[in-house]
Parts: sequence; C-alpha cells; structure tokens
Amino acid sequence: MKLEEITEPLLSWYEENKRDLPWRRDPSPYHVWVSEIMLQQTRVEAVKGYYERFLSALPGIEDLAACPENKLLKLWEGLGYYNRVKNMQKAAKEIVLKYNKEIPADYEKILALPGIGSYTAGAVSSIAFGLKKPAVDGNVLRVISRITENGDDILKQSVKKRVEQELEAVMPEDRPGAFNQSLMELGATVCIPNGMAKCSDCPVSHLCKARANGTVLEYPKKASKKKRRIEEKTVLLIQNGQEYAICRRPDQGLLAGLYEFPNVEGWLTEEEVIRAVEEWKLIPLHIRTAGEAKHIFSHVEWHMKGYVVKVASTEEKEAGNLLFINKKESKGKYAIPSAFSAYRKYIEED
DNA sequence: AATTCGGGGGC
DNA sequence: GCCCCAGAATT
Repeated sequence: MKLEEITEPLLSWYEENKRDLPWRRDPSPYHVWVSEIMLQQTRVEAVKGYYERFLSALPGIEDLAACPENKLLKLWEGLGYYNRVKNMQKAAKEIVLKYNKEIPADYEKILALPGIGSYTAGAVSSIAFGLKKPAVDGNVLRVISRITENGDDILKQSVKKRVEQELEAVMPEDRPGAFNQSLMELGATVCIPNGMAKCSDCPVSHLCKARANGTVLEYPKKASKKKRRIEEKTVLLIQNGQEYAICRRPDQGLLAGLYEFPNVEGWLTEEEVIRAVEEWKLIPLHIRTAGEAKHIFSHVEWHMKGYVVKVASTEEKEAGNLLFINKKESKGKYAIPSAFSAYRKYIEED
C-alpha cells in the first residue's frame, strides 16, 4: 500500500463530515494560532468557550501583546498548561516588533516562535497559509500507526519525526490544511483510542493494515507511564470579614504566577495551623475544618485538608505575601486554578 | 531521552 | 481507577 492512496478518500470524507468548529469559521492566521495553542493536549469541547471569550477580549495580536499578565491568566484560568499563554504573549510581542504585527507566512519563522513546536507550526502553516507542511499530533500518530500497522512507540520523538517526513512526501500541494485536518478529524471522531474505533465509518478502512488483520485494538503502541507522586497539603482559608487571603505562586514551576489560598506542606493539626497563621503576624480568632479535597495533575496528586481561620480585623490589604480579596475580585480579577475549586466556594458564597 | 508542565471526560 | 487529549520546553 502506498500511503498517498489515503489522500483522496480522506479529503472527500472530510468535506462531508467535518465538524462546525468556531476556529473554522474565520481561519485568519491569528485565529488559527490561538486555537492551536489552546488545543495542545486539550479536548475540542474544553476549548470552545475559552476560544470565543479569549478573542472577544483580545481580538488582535497587538491586544495580546499588550495584555497585563493577570488578565491573560484569568482568560486562561482552568484551561491548564499556563505556560502556553505566556509563551503566546512572548510570541505576540515578537511578531509586533519583528514581523510588523503579522504572523510570517514561513514555516521556519513560525516554528521559531515561543510555544510553537513542529505540530503547531505545521498546523498554522498549512491551515492559515496553505503551505505544504504536516501537522502530526496524537490523532495522526494513532491513525497512521493503525493504517500501517506500525508497532513503534508513538511517544518517541523519532517516530513523530518519521511520520512527519512520510506525510510531507505524500501531502497534496493544493489543500494541505484540509489534508492535515482530515487526519486529525478522523482520529478524533472515527479512529478513536481505547478500542472503540468505528471502522465501518472509516473512509480508508480498505487501506488499513490493522483493520485487515484485526489488530486495531493493539495500536498505537505506547510506553507505560510512571506513577504520580503524592503531596499532602494543608490549605488555609484565612478570613478577614468578607475577605479571604490569597497569594501568588512563584514564577517558575507548577501553576507559575497563578494565585492560590495559602497552604503548607503536610497535614497540620489545628494547633499547628494557629501557629502558622501567627507567623503571618495575624491574630487567629476562630478555626474550623473546611473538608478534604484531592486534585490530580499529570505527574502529581495533591491530597488536601482545609481549615477556615477567622482572624482579627486588620486594616492592611496585604500582610507579608498575603493579599486579602473579596468575592468579586476572586471571580473577576485573580486567576485561581482548578486545584482549589473545592475551597473557592468559601469566598464565593457568603 | 525523560521529565515537567492542567484539567476534564470517558469508560 | 486508568486513559488520553489538535504538545512544547526544559533537563
């Protein structure tokens, strides 16, 4: 089987079956770029709402380049992988300065921008500019591994590089964007993972080696993942009247630059919590438990126990690194990640 | 080549 | 519980 045989069936199928997605309506380079960054390791359904809101707030590249970081993170709040939006702003500033406010129609220049790897560079190049560059994501790797019945570990970058070369060699000159999207669309809606592939709906099932040999369930091959480590934390809801304390996380590492309720490593007793609050030079008046919560990241789990600590009224908005905010500021101003969703209700109620 | 980055939905 | 998602950057 020659791989290029998939081109015509895929393109025809795509035109008939493609989903109506927000970023397919007006595929300007900026729109395609924003959508592709949001879609990195993130499902289409999760992105839709964020995409519309983001472009309403920042309709152009210059708006993105000039946006204050807190507002930017608030627009991304809950979407995850927050370096994506920071890198996107870096790239926007670079585009404004070096490329006269327009994304260059050049694969290598796009690839060199922060936050853009081979997949995103290929997607923007092909979809927004009609350049013949492949866009190989997890969908494409799964589809190709099944069609070719290839047992290599698709998590290896060497495999991704090889698939990119193979696809670039057989891509149609005229419709590279549609070709790339057809492979992803097939992977997302028909050739889906975990053994539920709908081969009867597949336009290239007659070319699929795994289908012919009944081995679809065995592909793609992936190396097993290592276990997550577990971190125990005590989360403090420090209440001063209608306001609660939050603090900014460090600029590097997990959830960098986002805000959180003050918390400490380990599970503290009430007495230890009282002492910890006094370390902030606050005067604890009353303490009660605020329940337990678990949050699972890709590589770590937080097992949290919470306490509500009412403190004596203080004039200061800030105490050390603490920042006292009200319900309105919590909802509209500061980005607090989903890891703390179990505890946000304390400030968002009352 | 491995690890670190979020969060949610499906089974 | 485990899987995976329109991946990229860092170590």
